Amino acid sequence: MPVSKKEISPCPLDAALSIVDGRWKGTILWRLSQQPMRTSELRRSIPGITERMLIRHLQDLVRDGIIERIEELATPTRVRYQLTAYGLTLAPHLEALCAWGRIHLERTKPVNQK
Amino acid sequence: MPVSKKEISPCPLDAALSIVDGRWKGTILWRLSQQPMRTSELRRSIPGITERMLIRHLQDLVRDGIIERIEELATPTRVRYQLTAYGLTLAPHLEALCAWGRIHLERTKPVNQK
DNA sequence: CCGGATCCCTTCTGATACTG
DNA sequence: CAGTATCAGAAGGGATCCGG
Repeated sequence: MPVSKKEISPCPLDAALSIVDGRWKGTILWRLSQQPMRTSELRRSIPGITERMLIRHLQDLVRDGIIERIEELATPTRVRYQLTAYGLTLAPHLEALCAWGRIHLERTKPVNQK
Repeated sequence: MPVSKKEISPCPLDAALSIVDGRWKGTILWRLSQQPMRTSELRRSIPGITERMLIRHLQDLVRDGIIERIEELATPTRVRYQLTAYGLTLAPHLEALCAWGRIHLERTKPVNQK
């Protein structure tokens, strides 16, 4: 039987990484860690993402307990997504990685284009 | 043109995550952050990994400057992999994520099996 | 506005055999 | 032991149309 998908590894690092595994999850969490946002706001703030992937990733994160879906009663359905208390325990680590990533981008981009 | 692969996102978090993107990279870095290891040692210490993926991921990490390949002169080729100085700047963050992952595993496993 | 359902192509991975 | 080459299957992701 193949190791289908992101099966739980004995390595806790993989367990953590599996949470943010997905083309846009990093960006989504980045946004949501700054402030709660509505679905359409998220979509607009992430150029290039398709509706399909946005929803899919949001559902994954909800399932994993990192974010929660708040349905505001209104004429056209309005939904807000925000970090859960649990998600807030993860956020600082992502923020640290984010800071490292900034340095990494500096380090790799100097090959300057244009 | 599709957003092929892990194209650099404006989001630095994604930039960092792209480094550890790959089925076994988390585990590999986990091992190597504990101690330098030879290729065959790594393979043996990671059940389920294929030679192909091990080499592939190692090469990715070398290319990204996270680990380095040290060739020890010997009869049968002996190679050792270890974190670079740059890789050491990333390690602490991965370790933090790892700690979080441990908690996460505790949180999700209680569904107990067996 | 929010989300589901298809179709399809690309990439990732696993299995295996082979070279130095 | 370290690494390459090829093949095939599985998963991820994009485009698009449909419905509440």
